[in-house]
Amino acid sequence: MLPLRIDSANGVPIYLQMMEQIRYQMARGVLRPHEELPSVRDLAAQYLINPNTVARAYLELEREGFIYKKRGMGTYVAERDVTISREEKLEIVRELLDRALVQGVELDLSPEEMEQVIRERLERLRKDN
Amino acid sequence: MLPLRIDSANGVPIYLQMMEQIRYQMARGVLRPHEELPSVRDLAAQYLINPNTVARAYLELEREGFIYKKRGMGTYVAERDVTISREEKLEIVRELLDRALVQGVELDLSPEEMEQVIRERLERLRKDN
DNA sequence: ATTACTGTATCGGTTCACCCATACAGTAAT
DNA sequence: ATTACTGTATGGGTGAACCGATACAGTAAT
Repeated sequence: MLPLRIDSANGVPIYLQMMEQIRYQMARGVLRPHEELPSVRDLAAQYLINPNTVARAYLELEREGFIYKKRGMGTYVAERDVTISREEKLEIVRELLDRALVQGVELDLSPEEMEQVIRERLERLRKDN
Repeated sequence: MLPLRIDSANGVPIYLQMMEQIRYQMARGVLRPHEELPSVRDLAAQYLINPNTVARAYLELEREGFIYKKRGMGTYVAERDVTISREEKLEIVRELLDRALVQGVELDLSPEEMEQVIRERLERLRKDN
């Protein structure tokens, strides 16, 4: 039944909301490899949106390697991230991390403050798991 | 003479390019508090863009508290960031930081790897200063 | 008041993102 | 072949971001 929270009046594009939540479900193991996803029409009808919008979410997810499609058959969850190498993952995180750190420097925060904030957030992250 | 590198065919909005570089000059102390900035027309003529585009950059910078304007007189560099409180700064960094950390979790990186990457980037940051 | 400089307001054009309605095309069971 | 489901392609509408041409408005020296 794939539960999604779609808010059309949110400013955040619908297809991005779908992508994020589907990726999340996959990360949590709710969606498992080779499992079939709802058809574009089913999802569209369920959430009162256009089939093309669902198709777009699926298209992007396919490009990112998260799902694969069989034309005329359906859409399926891909194997776990085989497409993204460890180094690529690290690169993604590095980039986001640098943005935060550079921002901190530009805001004139001291290295000690930065480190404290980092610890604080890491701690919070551990508690969530 | 305020040297800027403006690339109109860059995809990045001109006014954002200007804002970023002006903020940078201020952070580096090249532009000092209460110093007068070039008029919107001067900058526009110099970089072959529309005065309104410069005005927009100035407007946004004013809203952010980086500069102030005297109508009919000119535009000036504001005092250093008195408008942004320490807590607000921390909040900005926290948000960016969380984005990086959450991304790391979704990419299935272990806490140890995350911490290692963080140390690596912090180290690199120190060397730059 | 005039002049010559400031920033500002208004309107229009272009481009793009997002979304939809609708029609096209592939697959498989009947 | 028909039916009933898949995903896909095409064209259009809406709104927003961006930028420019042009005219308006404030300031200060002449």
